[in-house]
Formats: sequence, structure tokens, C-alpha cells
Amino acid sequence: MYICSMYSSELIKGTLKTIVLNLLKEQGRMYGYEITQRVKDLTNGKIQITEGALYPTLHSLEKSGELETEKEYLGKRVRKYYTLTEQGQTTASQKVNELTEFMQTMKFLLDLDPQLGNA
Amino acid sequence: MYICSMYSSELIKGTLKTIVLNLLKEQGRMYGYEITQRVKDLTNGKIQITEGALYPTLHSLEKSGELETEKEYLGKRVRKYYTLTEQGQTTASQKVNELTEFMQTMKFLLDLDPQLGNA
DNA sequence: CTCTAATACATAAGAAAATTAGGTATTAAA
DNA sequence: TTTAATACCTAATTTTCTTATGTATTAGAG
Repeated sequence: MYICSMYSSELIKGTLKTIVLNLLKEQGRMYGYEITQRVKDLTNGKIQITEGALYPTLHSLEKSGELETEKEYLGKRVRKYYTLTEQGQTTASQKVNELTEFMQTMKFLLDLDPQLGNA
Repeated sequence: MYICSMYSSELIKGTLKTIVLNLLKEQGRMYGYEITQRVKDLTNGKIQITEGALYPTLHSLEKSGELETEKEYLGKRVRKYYTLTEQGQTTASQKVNELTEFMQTMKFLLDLDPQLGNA
């Protein structure tokens, strides 16, 4: 599953593209399987991207012009490396900003940050 | 739409139950339409719950035992007030905790909080 | 007085996104 | 030699939300 043990999965839908775009922005160049492992490591297993969710997302981002690919061979095994296009860089920033703003709004709405200015 | 102007809607799926349960926990007793207005007001219109999303969610939460209802009449107009059951109180807390933890994980993952201990 | 906007409930068809479950194939390790 | 890990992929189903309706009451504008 896209999210497993730590979070009830319905909480988190819709963040996958943002995660992928942001990782590629920071790392430069990654292949699919690497993305799943990186996210798992970075979050101590709390967020686990499934391949059934990831690959369609990568294909969709490529189709819409955010990502480019190049294949690489290690012996006979294939890797498809993804990099951000210029458009993808812009989208990545926008998505991260949107998610950041949204999380702040949610924090306020859930009264987790009651005064909006707790030092 | 559930989310309109400010956020691309795909970012935010799966938070509706948490929002509803948390509001009812804080406010005690609310009716559907009131919830949509409260959320809109609290978020300055950034998050707008549609009735097409809200009512099915309320019915589902009632069916699963998180919410109880009582009808009230103002003249001929009906209001259905929702309150948390004991189970609902527990669920509300859990959902808020989950979302809080998730948002922290996301913040870290998106490198928005690079050192994990910025004062 | 009449029409519109707001209040207040509801459902149904469709779209979007993930889950679940499968498939192929290579390589490293037990 | 068999299993686990690496590495790609797709299809059926489910969940959740959007969009579009529908009904009805009440307040306010003209």
C-alpha cells in the first residue's frame, strides 16, 4: 500500500506527486525503485510508496511534461532514470508551496496552533 | 467543490473525516450546513467543504458509530445535529494525532524542516 | 408582493487516485 | 538451488471527492 503501518491510508492521498517532484528536485536524478526506497528510509518506514501507485504517477508526470527519462543498463537489468524538466521544476516548487500552505491551514483548523503565533 | 480556489484539490483528499470529527469535538454539537460554513470562515475560504462530500461522510460516520444525530425544527425547516459518541471522541483524537504526525513526517520529507530541531 | 439568495437537507453519475494483486525478469545471497 | 532483493509494469477494484441535481423553507431586495 501507498501508506502502511503508521498512518491510516485515507489521510494522505494526493501527496504522491508532490513527494516525487520534490525528491527529484533535491536529488537531481532518480529511478522508480530508488524513490520508493528513499522515501521509506527518510521516513523510517512511515511512508511507503507502492509500485502500483508510483509507476502510473511517473508515467503521468512524464506525459504531462514534468519529467524526462533515460534508460540505463546494468548488465541486463534496466533502470529508467527520471529528471525534472524546466516545467517540472516550476511545478515542483508550486506543489511544495501549496502543500505547505495547506498544512498550515490544517494546523490552524485543527487548533494545533491556537494563537497562530506561539513562539 | 470540497477544496476550491487556494489549493489544487488533489492535495487534500482524506482529511474530511478528521476535520469533521475535530470540529465536533471542539464545538460539541453541529449540523451539516454549519460545518461547511465554520470551515469556510475559519480558513478564510481556503477550504470549502461541499455538501456532496460532507453529507455522505456524516452518514458514514453515523453508520460506523462515531456520531449520533437528533433532529430539530425551526418552524418547518429541519436541522440534523450531530454529536460525537464515546467511540467518536476516541476516533477524533486518533485521527488528529495521525494527521499531526503525518504532517511532521511530510515536512521533514519535503526538507522544510531540515535539521529537525530549528529553534 | 415577488423573485432571488441563503439556509438545509439529500442522492447519483462520473472522475481521480490509491490499493490490491498480479505479471516478467535479473542479480545477490543463503 | 531457492529465496529475497532489485527493477520494471498493468489491470481490476475500491475509496473518496466532484459535479450536478433535486426538494423545500426562510429572509431580504426591489
